[in-house]
Amino acid sequence: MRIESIIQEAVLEAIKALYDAELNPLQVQLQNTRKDFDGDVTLVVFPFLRLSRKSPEITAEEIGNYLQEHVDVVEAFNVIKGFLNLVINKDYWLNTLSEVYTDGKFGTALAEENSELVMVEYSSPNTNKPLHLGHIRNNLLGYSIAEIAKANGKKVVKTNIVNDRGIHICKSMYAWQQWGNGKTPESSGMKGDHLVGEFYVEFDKHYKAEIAELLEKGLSKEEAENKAPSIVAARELLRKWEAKDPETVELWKTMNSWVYEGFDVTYKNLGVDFDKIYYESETYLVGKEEVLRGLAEGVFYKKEDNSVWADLSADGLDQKILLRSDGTSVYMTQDIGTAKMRFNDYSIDKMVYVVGNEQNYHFQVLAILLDKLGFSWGKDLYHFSYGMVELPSGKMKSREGTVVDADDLMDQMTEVARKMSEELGKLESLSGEEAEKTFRMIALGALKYFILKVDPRKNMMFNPEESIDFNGNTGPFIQYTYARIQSVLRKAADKQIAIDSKLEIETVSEKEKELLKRLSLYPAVVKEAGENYSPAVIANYCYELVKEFNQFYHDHSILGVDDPAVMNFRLVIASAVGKVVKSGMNLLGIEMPERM
RNA sequence: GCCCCGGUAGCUCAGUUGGAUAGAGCAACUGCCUUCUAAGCAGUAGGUCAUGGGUUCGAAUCCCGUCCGGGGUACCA
Repeated sequence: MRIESIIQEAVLEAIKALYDAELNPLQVQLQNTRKDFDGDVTLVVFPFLRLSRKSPEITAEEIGNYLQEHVDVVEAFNVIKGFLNLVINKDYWLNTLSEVYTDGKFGTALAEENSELVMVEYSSPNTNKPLHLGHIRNNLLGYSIAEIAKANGKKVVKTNIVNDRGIHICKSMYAWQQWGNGKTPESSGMKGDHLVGEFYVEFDKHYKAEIAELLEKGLSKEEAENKAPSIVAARELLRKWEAKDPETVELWKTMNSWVYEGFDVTYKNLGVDFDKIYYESETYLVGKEEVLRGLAEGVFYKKEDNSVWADLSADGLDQKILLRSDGTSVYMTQDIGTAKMRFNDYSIDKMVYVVGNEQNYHFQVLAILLDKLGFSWGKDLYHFSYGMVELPSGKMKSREGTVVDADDLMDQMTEVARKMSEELGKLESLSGEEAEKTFRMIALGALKYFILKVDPRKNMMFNPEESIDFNGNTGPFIQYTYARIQSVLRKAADKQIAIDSKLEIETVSEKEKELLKRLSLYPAVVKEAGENYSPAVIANYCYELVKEFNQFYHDHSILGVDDPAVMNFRLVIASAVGKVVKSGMNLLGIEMPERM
């Protein structure tokens, strides 16, 4: 049982016994005792003054006496102003450590038959260009919150909605037809998604030139944008596609297949995966049907130009378009269709959409629309809204090529990891293949940790130069400490030193107790991360834990201790720290190397 | 205009349901490799928590105003 729960219960008892009052458990405010005071857990007594009608000091004294007398684990206490510092006895901390060491799944739960089913949608790429840094944040967050949900005992389905149709892909198709000369991934040696992305940029270049030309001829900006030959041709392709023109559909299939091959490589390198993939080309018609049903049922209305709308003014929002005047579907239409298909396929209890915060309004509307269409789960959808990734040079614009490409970034970071390792003379004992794997692990650890350690809701700054940092509060620092722990454990095994979970030790130093306290916090951290959908909570916890261990590690020798009980105790700490950190980093999708 | 989010050290970020003297890392400066991995450790310096008010025993945290930044805002996704 966690110390907070024990004390909380006891305080409720104490208040009843001393002041004959019933208390809401939430009024019991406990916190870690500050390092400069004696004690482990601190109770704030200010809220009780009304009940005791005594000074803070006397109230704290009375409660302290009661707790010391009635609670086994409370060994002593002291009072400073309105703060009651409780000293918890050694046995409690040793028992906790044993538990961490023995319990292979400490802090994480397994899904059971009746567990809640959570579906997490993330990634959701367009098929006209490769993945970039913004997608990386999305993918890492999506993967991580899915893993965290699992660790909290939820059943999880990871899903991806691929936006495989629409004007954007037609632009790439048109450019390929015009200027591609039959180029393929095989003939060019390019990754499929990069090749298609190149044509998307190519399209935009021509399109812009055409607009400029038309503007010179005296057309208005709007006219020019609508009458440029390229865009007209792309629209024609979209029309043909919707009319199922065989040649167009064939080209669409071919180019999309190139992109998927490329995406598969990127996903694999990034270490993310999906249980079920939906394609917009298969869901948008379902969405259209639903909108028409809503129209027939009078939930939506039609304007004179035949466009279909929802009136959300009763919900404090505006009018929202659902079908264009030409009958084609918009973004919202397909999301309605996808949602319907998903809830038909799975018995979903909670739907989580990992999508950037520029779409907050979209998901607010989607929830209301689904509700209006009679889907009971509509109101409960959760939009996991994360902030944008900014660069020192400003914003990323895919059309202008000012993006940080996902594949390039991973490769570059691997290069830096390799160079750094060589300079430091690390990993020389490993084979080329093993070393290569480790470089990749370190590079991705750095990238993932850098992105996941910040609060997902906030915009974050990504400086490519500074982010490739392997010192300080970084993934590699945590991996490094882990590798050293494994090294110590290997050496212990070599020396035939057995590790015993039974701890018989006279005294526990302050530093060691700090570590034990922090270890015992892990289950609460996993829970908090799950409730707040925040991988950052786990990242920062792991850093603190590892940092504290490092300090301990420098001040104390583990293997060079004469007293076997002390050596065993330290080995158990090292092993427990290793386990917890590995578990935590796993929830972030970060692998831990055995040596580095 | 209206709506949403943010502002903490030079930079990047933490900061527990309001609690004691606001914390890390980077960058700068100083020490420490005959001792389990120096991708490390110890130390110095760096703050009007954007700003003005309010709530109370107590505010970076809650409420209101102002300034600055980002996003959204009816036929892009």
